[in-house]
Amino acid sequence: MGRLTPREHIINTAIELFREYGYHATGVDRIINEAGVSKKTLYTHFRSKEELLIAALRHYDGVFRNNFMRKVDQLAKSPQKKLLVIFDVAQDWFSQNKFFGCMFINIIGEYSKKNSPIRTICQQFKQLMRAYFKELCVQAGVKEPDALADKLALLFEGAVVTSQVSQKPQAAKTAKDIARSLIAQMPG
Amino acid sequence: MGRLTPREHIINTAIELFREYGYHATGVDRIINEAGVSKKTLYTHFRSKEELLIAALRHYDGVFRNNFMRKVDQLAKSPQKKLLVIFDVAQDWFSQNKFFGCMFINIIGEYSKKNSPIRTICQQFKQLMRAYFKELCVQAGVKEPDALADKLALLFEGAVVTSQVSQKPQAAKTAKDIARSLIAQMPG
DNA sequence: TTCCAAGTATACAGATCTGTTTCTTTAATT
DNA sequence: AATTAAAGAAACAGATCTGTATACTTGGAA
Repeated sequence: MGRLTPREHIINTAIELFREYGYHATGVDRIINEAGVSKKTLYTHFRSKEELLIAALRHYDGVFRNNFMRKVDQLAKSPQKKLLVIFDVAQDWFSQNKFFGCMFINIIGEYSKKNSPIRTICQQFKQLMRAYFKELCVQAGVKEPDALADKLALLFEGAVVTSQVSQKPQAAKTAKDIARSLIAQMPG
Repeated sequence: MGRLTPREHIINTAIELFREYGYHATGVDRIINEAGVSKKTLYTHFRSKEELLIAALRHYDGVFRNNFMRKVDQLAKSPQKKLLVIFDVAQDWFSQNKFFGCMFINIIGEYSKKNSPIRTICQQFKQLMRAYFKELCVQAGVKEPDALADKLALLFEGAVVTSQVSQKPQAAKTAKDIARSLIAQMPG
């Protein structure tokens, strides 16, 4: 793979800033300064700041989930173990010095408007994470994969937010303990 | 109780707007228009917009927790039942037409700076909710109240965020199911 | 070498933001 | 009724925001 295109470079910088400071508090001037790019370049690649946000969210959606699934695969081989390992991967994430919670949750907190494309992207991200959890459930032979996927997704959200607010990555462990209880208690 | 003081009135308006649109997207002009108050009045009662946010967070903290605890008391008499009823109260909250998630979570998403007073207030709110859950655990005679309080608090966060993003209040029911499992599985 | 596309640098427009100031009006108290 | 504290109205200052326009530079391909 060669160098990043200007478009990708701007998107990466925007992701970094939006994650740390949010959307409204991050000015276009700061993005172009941090990216080392002229304002004209930004506006030839993106019609507006909001479209840059949309592109950033879409890109981050793919990057995050790919990374996440890859790490899960590295840490666990059997589907059964993967169901719990997702919380170990989460804990690694929470432990990064630049952890600011889930970008999609933070952005949706700034965009309450019901039918905005931004909301939709954030919702889709969560749906795709849940779909991934369900797939793991199916592969693990869980009787009611939808029910467990809902619970795992909720535990995951709870761990993210708890860790973000309390600044304690071990919230992931709490979620993992709960998940273990649920799985142990399952019929079959 | 008489009329609201201007200060209280401004705070209430600010809470309403900050909850729906967040902090940075809400201008001072909008706050004074919505409150029907002059700009001078706002700035005689609050040194800055940020200090208004702090006052709003502090006020909402008390109002929210009082309301929450009162509703729990209304819906359940025994401490054991209260441990599950918290999720029924949560579901009522999620079902309001003007539900925009937890204000403290949303605001913290806009204020990543580690030692800001705003972060502290949001953290304290979460700590106080957890302390309330622990108190319920103690009253219910739970063996390890701290452990269960951590789990209930995490489930609560997960329900809030899941409901906010998916727009489905029934996330509260998912959290309640998990809590029921945990309690049923407890020793003693 | 010439040409052209793409980027940089920078100034600018117009809107909006926070916060101040001035002047007027209202309402309660003495 | 006279006084005074507080609020309203509105202009203003200065900064910052998004987005555009202009002029200059550079690097690669014909």
